[in-house]
Amino acid sequence: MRANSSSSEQDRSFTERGRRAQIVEAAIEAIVELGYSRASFGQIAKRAGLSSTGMISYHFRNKAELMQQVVTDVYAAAEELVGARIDAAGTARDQLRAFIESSVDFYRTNHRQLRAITEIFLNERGDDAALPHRRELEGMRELLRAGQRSGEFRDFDPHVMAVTLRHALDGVALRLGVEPDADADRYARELETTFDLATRAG
Amino acid sequence: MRANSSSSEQDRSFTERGRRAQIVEAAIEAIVELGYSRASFGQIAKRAGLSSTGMISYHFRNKAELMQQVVTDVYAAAEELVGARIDAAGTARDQLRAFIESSVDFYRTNHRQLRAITEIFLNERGDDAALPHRRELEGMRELLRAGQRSGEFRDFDPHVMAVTLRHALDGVALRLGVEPDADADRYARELETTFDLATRAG
Amino acid sequence: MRANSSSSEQDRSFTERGRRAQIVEAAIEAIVELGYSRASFGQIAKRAGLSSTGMISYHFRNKAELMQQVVTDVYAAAEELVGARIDAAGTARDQLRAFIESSVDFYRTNHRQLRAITEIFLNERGDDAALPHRRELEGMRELLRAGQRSGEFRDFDPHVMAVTLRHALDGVALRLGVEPDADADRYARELETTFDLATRAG
Amino acid sequence: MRANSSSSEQDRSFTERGRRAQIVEAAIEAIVELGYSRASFGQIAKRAGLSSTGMISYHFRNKAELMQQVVTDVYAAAEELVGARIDAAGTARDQLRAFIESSVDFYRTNHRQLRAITEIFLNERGDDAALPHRRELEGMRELLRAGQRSGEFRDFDPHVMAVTLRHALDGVALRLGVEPDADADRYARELETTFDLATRAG
DNA sequence: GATGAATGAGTTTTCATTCAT
DNA sequence: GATGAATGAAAACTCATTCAT
Repeated sequence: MRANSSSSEQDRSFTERGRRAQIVEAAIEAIVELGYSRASFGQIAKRAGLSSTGMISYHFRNKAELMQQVVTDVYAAAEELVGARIDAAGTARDQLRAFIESSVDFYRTNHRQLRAITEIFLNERGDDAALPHRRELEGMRELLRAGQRSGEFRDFDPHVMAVTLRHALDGVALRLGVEPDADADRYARELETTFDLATRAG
Repeated sequence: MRANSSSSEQDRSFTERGRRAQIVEAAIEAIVELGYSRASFGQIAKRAGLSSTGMISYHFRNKAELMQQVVTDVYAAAEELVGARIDAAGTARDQLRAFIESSVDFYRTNHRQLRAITEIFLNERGDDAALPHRRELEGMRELLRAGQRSGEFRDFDPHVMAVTLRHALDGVALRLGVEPDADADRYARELETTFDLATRAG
Repeated sequence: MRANSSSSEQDRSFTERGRRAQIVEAAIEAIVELGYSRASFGQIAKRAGLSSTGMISYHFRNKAELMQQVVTDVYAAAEELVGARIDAAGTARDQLRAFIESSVDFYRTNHRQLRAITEIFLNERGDDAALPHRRELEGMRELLRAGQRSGEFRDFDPHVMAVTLRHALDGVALRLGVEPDADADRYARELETTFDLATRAG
Repeated sequence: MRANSSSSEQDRSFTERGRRAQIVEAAIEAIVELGYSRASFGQIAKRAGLSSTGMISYHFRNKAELMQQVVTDVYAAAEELVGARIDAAGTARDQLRAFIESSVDFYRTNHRQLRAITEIFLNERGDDAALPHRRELEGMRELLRAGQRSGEFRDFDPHVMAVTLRHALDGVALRLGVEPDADADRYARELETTFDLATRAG
């Protein structure tokens, strides 16, 4: 019998959720240290302090479900922080600034998580994995279009700008992992200025 | 004796280089279609029209060397095109524009190659793989600094801007693979405007 | 202390026997639906409405003991029905007819049970599992020999005839599982005629 | 790269066919000695003198294909012998006799093979595995119907008789495996008499 | 009695690499 | 140069069994 037979998050017990979270964290560690293709159940189990890979299969139906959970968890944490900051901002220009600033804030302590889901996106080809990513791009396009309608932003292509911003931010997260002494604030400030100049009207 | 024992490119015969190029092309196909973690020698051999994986081991010391060759080949082709266009440009501002334009030109027909080396960079952790990437960033920083010294560019952080541009361009390449009808020119134009606005002096 | 430590059937409590019967029934279901090799404790527990395979281990020393119990239970039920019908018959010829008829009667509602023990016999190689099977063959030989002594049956080899009848009946049970609309009476009538013709004296 | 990528039997090289036959033989050994559920690739490799289970996967796409090959090989050998003997017989009665006699002849040296495919039939639930079995039953029904049309056989149900004969013969094969000193001729003679008496017209 | 978590051995399968021909 | 066969390690996943609660 396995614990992963229940499908909904609420159905899971306290300890069960704890174990899953612990395994998700270990998966992130393994991906960041070794790369997706070498992040085997064996490596993940070792980092989770589990004595056998069977324990991972006990908590997750298969490897795809574990990877999906990594993506879900990281997105949930990011949206909680970033969403609140955007909602607190007034104009579209301030919202864009808040989005960049809070994203970099998130990466400051979570660049490993970002690195992990970047690798998962590239390797897990199913549409399920890419869904939150597409939803996020959609949200960014909407924010940019709203600013264009209100006259705050110039007449750029919202899709191209959203893609550009998304990947620029990914780049920051990647850099924060590679450069140990990187100053996150510096990245935030520069990106805010850059995209403010690139988007603002006349 | 095996073909991969010679270390330098010049030492290789014409047919030897042809075979290696053919395998490199097949490796790119496999990575793009299946993802790095599923791009096995078997899949690569199939795409190269070889009936045995032994042939790959004959031409490359090991899998890492093959992946290294993919990176080297793609960078060489890109630099040939992009370098010439930059050299032909006059001011730093024109050089930046030429860099973006020629990069997107390259991606138009080579986004699969870009996708492949992106996946390789993330998975091959050795410093060797990242070397050309670091060299390219260095070149971009230099171009930006030159524009600041000449007064064409405002006083941004060259490193952050280089990283931002690099990943924005990666995003374009990725998008050209994902969106079948994507208009490369549109991406090029928008990016040129965006980074022109973001970098130019007062 | 665990329930399976007591060796004799009498020692077990009422509820204990109920639980064991419930698990035995679930094991039969699992074997019939999935085949012996895929009838895991997990599948059996699911069909028994248990949320943990531990419960099965609690009631049975090991998997072999559970399978043994399946065989024992099915044989006990079959012998109860078939034995009574044979005892009620007079001549050897009538006994043979009664044996076939009551066997098919049993299969009509219990072909799943028969299918299960057929698979268990083939997979559990220990002598214990085959014991009731050997005892039954012995009984059939005795019935046939008695008919030969009384002059009702011709001079065939009782062992071969018993084996033939036994497997012919197994075939009927298997067919009743495979053919949804099979007519058990038809099988019974044909087999009675067939073995009557095959055994009767001149 | 794997040898099993070619689908047709003719495409395979001489040595490839030899290896496959050797593995099929080892699979039969393993199933007969251990039972289907314990006949793992490890056990089969050991009996085939292979140093790793990878070799089996190299020659067969998966376990199901190996088991299918066992069934195919055994049926092909049996049909070659039995088919020739039936064709050589004249009347339906002689054909039935020839069928039984040649089947037992085949079991004399091949009861292990029969035992193996019996277990495979019970465990591999896919229709593919059962196909040759259904084809054989169909042939037997046709033989019996022809005898009824010609007036040689009485008016029994051909389907029930075919099933009975098929399982009676399976029983012989099983017995020849269990009883080391069993006399195959005795089984053949008794079965011929039994089914002759059971089928012949008034 | 019952549950869920844990364990460790065992399963099939994939893979890079080597080597004889 | 090229092929196919072989090897052995490692992969994901399953399972019977044990045990604390």
